[in-house]
Parts: sequence; structure tokens; C-alpha cells
Amino acid sequence: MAKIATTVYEQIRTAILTGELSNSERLVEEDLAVSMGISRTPVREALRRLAAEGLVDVSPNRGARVAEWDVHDLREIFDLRSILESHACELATPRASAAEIEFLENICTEMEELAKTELSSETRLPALAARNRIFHGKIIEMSNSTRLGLLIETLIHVPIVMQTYKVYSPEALQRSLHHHREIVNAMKAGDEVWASSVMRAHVLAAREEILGQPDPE
Amino acid sequence: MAKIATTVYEQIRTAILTGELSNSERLVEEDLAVSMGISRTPVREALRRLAAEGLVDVSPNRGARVAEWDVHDLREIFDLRSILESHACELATPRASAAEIEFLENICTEMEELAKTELSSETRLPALAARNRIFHGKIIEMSNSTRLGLLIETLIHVPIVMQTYKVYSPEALQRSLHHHREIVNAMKAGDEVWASSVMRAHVLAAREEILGQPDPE
DNA sequence: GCTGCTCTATTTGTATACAAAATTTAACCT
DNA sequence: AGGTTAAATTTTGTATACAAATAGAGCAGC
Repeated sequence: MAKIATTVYEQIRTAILTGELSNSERLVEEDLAVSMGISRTPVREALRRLAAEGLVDVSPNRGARVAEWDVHDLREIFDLRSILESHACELATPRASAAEIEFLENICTEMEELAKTELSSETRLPALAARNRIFHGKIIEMSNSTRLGLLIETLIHVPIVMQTYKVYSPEALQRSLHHHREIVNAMKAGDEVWASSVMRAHVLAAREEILGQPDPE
Repeated sequence: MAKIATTVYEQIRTAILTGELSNSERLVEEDLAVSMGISRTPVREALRRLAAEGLVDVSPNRGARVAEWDVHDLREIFDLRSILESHACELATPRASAAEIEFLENICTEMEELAKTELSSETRLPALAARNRIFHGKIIEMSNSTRLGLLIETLIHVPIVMQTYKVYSPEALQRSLHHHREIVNAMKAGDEVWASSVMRAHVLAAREEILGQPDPE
């Protein structure tokens, strides 16, 4: 249980992601420190780490605040995710082993089963979201590009925050599951163009579902 | 002259990028602190920041070392840069103003003039590299996507390190300059597919020039 | 009532001190 | 001699103390 800095980092991080800390709320080092019964030093380190990930903004001599995102930011992020995750698909397809394909197929099946159940959305949604993360994470891992994984990771935080606000419509959920299945089929066929195209569409569709139609600007 | 942490961050950073600090060299906080006549606190902050950017690796309780990259890392980085910078071109093209086009054209002209001169490569190369950075940076700025800019920024460090080792061949330099000119022409024509395609080729060509033929793996 | 100023109080930035962990060195035993 | 263990040293992690900077409250002037 060493590394207080890591513990406090995770605590603040989840507090932001769950919305426990509201937008642009000020994060005073001393307050956080006393509320956790520790000193400012590890708090400071945690805040700097969160700043590097873009979850908090820090100004010199003026401290840290929870970062704020608008629709434009989210459009940017989904755009970039669509590009990077489709690239991950492209790299992963020729490397995919039979076992990995099967692993992905199992997740598809699990998610399809979950979608069919009559569970309340409070229990069903987290279960689906967790498997969704595993699905995407697995493909990124299969791409065997550590830097690609790191780039995508830095982009994921914000959508997670917003995901709590918006619930997928039943049709969108079905489409999403079909995308997953189609991606695995494409990878099984060894067709990286197919696979990456579906992934691109998959992320862009999620963008539209969450953000609505593109603003004209 | 406030913000010692920023100063020491920049010092260590340039020391790494210029190769003054050799690969995987250990970075002891106390040593760096006394050599700069300051305390460990700002050194620590600087090291964490460099770690977030991937320039140093830090292990818990075991300190920081200068990060190490191999050919595989560089292939990854150029791959990702080719994708992201071409995307920047795509976004920038429909937004480009006449003044911005002219700015890019001027840089093209300057670089072409520099390439023609008989200056020794010690003075010519840095001048070309500086303008090259401005050219690419301007397009990224024109894309108006802050996150895209941040992602690309984190990818640039390593190639800078390696660039000191490798000098472009005359033919490669010519090709590179033609690419720049062609990118601006495509943007002027409002053809974002053309522009982004040339940019993709441009970065991938640089990859091959620096890394040689792709390893079979 | 509003604007601008000074002074105070809060908060960040840096230095130092101490505790815990890891690495090195040295001794010891077989 | 070799290898294992145990002390000693180095180095990181955390806490505390102090200095510098910022923000806010109160007050003067218009």
C-alpha cells in the first residue's frame, strides 16, 4: 500500500470521472490533503499527473481546477478516436490469432445477451460499458503499438465523463453491437480495410448518438 | 524568472534532446538539484512532467532514467505522425485563409533558397529544420484542433533526438521540399484529399529515409 | 453607487527534514 | 572461494516549514 501519490491520484481521478467534483471546481492542495489525512506533497504530484492527462487545468501560482469540455472538444475527441481506433484495427487484423478472435467473439455474445435481458438500465449499462471497454482495449492491445495505446488512452477520459449523462437509444445499442460483431468478422476474414472501416463508422456513429448532428460552425 | 520547475524542466529536456544525457542514463534527483543549485522539489516536478511526455521512464522507488527507443518505436511514431498530420491537413484545408497560404508559401520559398546555397550542412541543416518545424506547426495550428496538436506534440520528441544522427540525402531533401510545395498547392486548390495524401506520403517518406526499408518482423 | 487602492489572508512554490525503500558493501558461514 | 545474509549507504517518498504570489475584503475617493 505504498505510493500515496498514486492512491490520491486515482481518488481524484474517479471523483472527476463520476462527476463528484463538478466542472471547473477549484482543487486546493491543502483542502484535498487534509480531507485525506496526508500532506500536500503527494496531492501536488497527483494534480500534476492529472494535468498531463488533461483532466485538470493548472495555471502558475493559481492552482488547479477540474477541466471543462464543450461540444467542440467532444467532437475533436471522437474524431481522433475514430482515426486512431480504426488504425488499431488495421494493425491488429493481420496479427490476430484464433484465440484472440474467439475472445472478441465471446465478448460480442456476452453483450448481445446483456442487451436482451430485462434488467434495469442501472445494472445493465455498467455491465455493457465494462465489456465495451474490454472489447476496444483488446483490439488496441492486439495492434501491438504501445504509443497508439497511450494516445487513445489520453482521449478516453472525457467521453467517460459524458457517458454518464447520455444513455444509448435501443436502436443505437443494436447498431453498436452489430458493429462489434462485424469488426470481428472482418478480422477473422483477414480484411483490415473492412475491419478498420467498420471501426471508424462505429466511433463516428457513437459521436452522433451522443452529440447529435454536427454543428455548422 | 519565477517557476524554477519550468526552467529545470526545459534544461533537462534539451539536455536529453541534444544527446547531452545519454540513453538510459540515471537521473538522480539530488545530483540534478545540487548541480543547478536548487532543491529536489522542482527537480522532482520536472522529472514527472518529462515522464508524462515519455522522455524519461520512472519506476516507483527506483527513480528516473532517460527513456530509450528502438527502431520499432520510431516506426510506430512515424506511422502515427503520418496519420495525425495528414488529418491536420484535411482539417486545415477548408479553413485556410489567403494570408495563411501565403505564409506557408513563403516558408517553402525560404527552404528552397536555403537548399540551393552552398553553406556547410552545420549551418544549413538547423535553418532548414527550424523552418520545417514552423511549416508543420502552422498546418497543425490551422487545423484548429487543440487536442490533435497535443497528440502530435507528444510524438515529436523522439524523432528530434534521432534527427541529429541522420542527415537527409540531397534527393530526399528535394523530394521533401516538393512535398511541402505540393501540400500548399493542394490547400490553395481547396482539395483536402490531395493535401492530406501528400502529407501522409511526406511523413512516410521521411520514415523510410531515416529508418531504411521496413523490417520484416 | 461605483472604481481603485492597500492590507490581510489564503494558496501556491520551494526548501529542508525525516521515514521508507532499494542498492551496495561487507562480513560471515559453509 | 562462493554464495548468502546483514549492515551501511544511497536514493526515493512524504511531511513540515517558510517565502512568494495571488485573491479578496475593507476602505478611501469621486
